[in-house]
Amino acid sequence: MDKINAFDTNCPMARVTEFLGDGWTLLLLREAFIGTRRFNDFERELGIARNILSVRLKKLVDLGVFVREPSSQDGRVVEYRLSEAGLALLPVLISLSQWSTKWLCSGDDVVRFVDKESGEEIPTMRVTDRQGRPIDRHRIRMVAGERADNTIKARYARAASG
Amino acid sequence: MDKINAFDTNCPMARVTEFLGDGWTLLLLREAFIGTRRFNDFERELGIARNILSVRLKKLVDLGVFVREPSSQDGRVVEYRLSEAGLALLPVLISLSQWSTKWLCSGDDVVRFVDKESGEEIPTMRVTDRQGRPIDRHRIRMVAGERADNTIKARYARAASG
DNA sequence: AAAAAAAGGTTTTAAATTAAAACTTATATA
DNA sequence: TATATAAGTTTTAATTTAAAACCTTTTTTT
Repeated sequence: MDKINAFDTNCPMARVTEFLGDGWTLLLLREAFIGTRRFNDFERELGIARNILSVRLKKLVDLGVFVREPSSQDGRVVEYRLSEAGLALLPVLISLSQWSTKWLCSGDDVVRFVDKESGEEIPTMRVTDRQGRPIDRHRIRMVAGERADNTIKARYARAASG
Repeated sequence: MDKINAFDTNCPMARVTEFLGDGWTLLLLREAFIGTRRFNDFERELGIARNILSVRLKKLVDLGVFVREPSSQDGRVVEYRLSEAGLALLPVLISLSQWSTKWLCSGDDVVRFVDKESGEEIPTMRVTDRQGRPIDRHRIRMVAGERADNTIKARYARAASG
């Protein structure tokens, strides 16, 4: 995989692909949200090879998504827990899960996100304006920001015209 | 990758990993949202190998995310465009991009989503209740749904107790 | 105190996936 | 008719992942 293209440098989607673009990271995140903390538990619950798990956890710690904490109770135990950044992925996990339920799992009620207090299910994630009003898909456009480098700007200019 | 675990069967996150769990699909989706339609354009913009691109596009079409449409103008041309399911991924793309911008790209304003009509930037995606009020992270819980199979239900029971 | 078990890894080898480049087929243009 | 363009496929090499066994440290059991 040798992404020659413009976006490598600082496109957030390219960065996130580097992060999520493998067959395990999303499942590790799911496990972490459920409450899994330990190496052997991740292995057992997912059936991931130990060497791969080792590399993935290192990467997630490096990226700041997980925090690695040796237990103070038991010197053998190490805990991997979600950092602030990791917890901030919840909207991503929920929108992904909702999308997948609808479009890949024919709407089957398999996993649900609920508000602990009210017991109500979290409604479908929607794109809204600042007042919280839903915005139609077709009204949304991706544009280059100020800190985009010239290749990215050129890329969007090309896309907008073409 | 041989996921022995419970979730293989019908967990939406496992299904979505099968879908997004590679180094190109997310970038293909980004390109499609920008407006890229053709085989050679995907190749050129991303630098993806043609054989891999071929396999990925087939998969995306099979999953119903892209639609493959031979051009009626020019018999050589084929267009790949986002289906309804594909367009429905916008909340996922936006929340991912916002997360990545904040946590992987130190907040740099590189890519922005805007409302074409008002010109305003789309605000940060949040998890809300039915009235549109933001819900705190810690109030959210993942639970097994009715259509979860027994292994998944057991998994959540274990997680809830442990 | 010694032996066994538990936890978190690493190492090694085989299998599968991805990359790069050249090749093929069909249609369109000069 | 000859050349160019578009969308793929094929082939071979390089990289990544999987599976199983092994290692090291710390705790528990006898």
